[in-house]
Amino acid sequence: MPELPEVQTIVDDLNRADLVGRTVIAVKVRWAKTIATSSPDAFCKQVAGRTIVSIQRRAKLILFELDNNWVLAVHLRMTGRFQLERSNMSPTPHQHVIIRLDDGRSLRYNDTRKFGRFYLTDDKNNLLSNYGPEPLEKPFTVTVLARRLARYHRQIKPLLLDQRFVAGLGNIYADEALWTARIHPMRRSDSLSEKEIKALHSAIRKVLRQGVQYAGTTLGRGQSNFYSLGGTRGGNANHLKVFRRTNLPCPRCQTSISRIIVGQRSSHICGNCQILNARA
DNA sequence: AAGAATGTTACATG
DNA sequence: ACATGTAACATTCT
Repeated sequence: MPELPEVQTIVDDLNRADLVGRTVIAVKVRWAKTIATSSPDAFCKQVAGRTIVSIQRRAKLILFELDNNWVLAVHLRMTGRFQLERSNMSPTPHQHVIIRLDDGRSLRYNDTRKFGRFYLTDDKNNLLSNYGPEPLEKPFTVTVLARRLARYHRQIKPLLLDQRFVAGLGNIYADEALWTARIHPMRRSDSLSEKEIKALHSAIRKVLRQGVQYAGTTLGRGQSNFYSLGGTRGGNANHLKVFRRTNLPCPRCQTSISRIIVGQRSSHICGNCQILNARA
């Protein structure tokens, strides 16, 4: 659920909440598997006493830089959320990690499905080495995208979801980008024309920027939806063109949007705008 | 009301 | 190299 725009929204909210400069008083881990890099005990001891120096995003990771040059990286996977509450509040059932701060507040990690992971490392480069380019940053040019696409003979949608290829896209924004660029999700990456590559490059950036602009996509009312710090909902759902809009009209040509499976994942397409030609 | 589906990713298997 | 299957888990949808 949280893709680049959602993670960016959370990072922005964490920064607005004045967390940089706070010192950690104590840490409590209530679901051991959340801590991927060590035992919960070791993790708590290593983080206690540290001050947060910066909070940034890379790919779908939230990076808390600590004052000893270690980094706490958090991947929210499907249902991870951060909450900020007064330290005297008792933990709610899905709060798996509680980070008590020096100002009476606690940063709490909430994750109903428990897929999210914390990575504590002093080797940031190694942690990030397998991620592809940041799609909203300068080095991600049309040429770079074209070169990378030509390296593979894979279906374009699973490739876009592969974080080694490009960082930050998930199912929502991949579907939106492919619709915007009028490319069928099963097209082979090395079959795209120059024109299609340009369209895809611009579409990826457009849908992600729009996602950030509207503070992420929140689709329903349920627990397992995207909420930023403080339970804020994202406003991008109203601006989606195809995702979860099966049987509704394509905003471009009014054809009914269909849902197909590509690489085991649901894909939403306009069968008129996104054609799979014989050469693909 | 049981069974299927769910926005992510790592790993295992052809 | 690539596609496919499975598992991690809880909630929501059908």
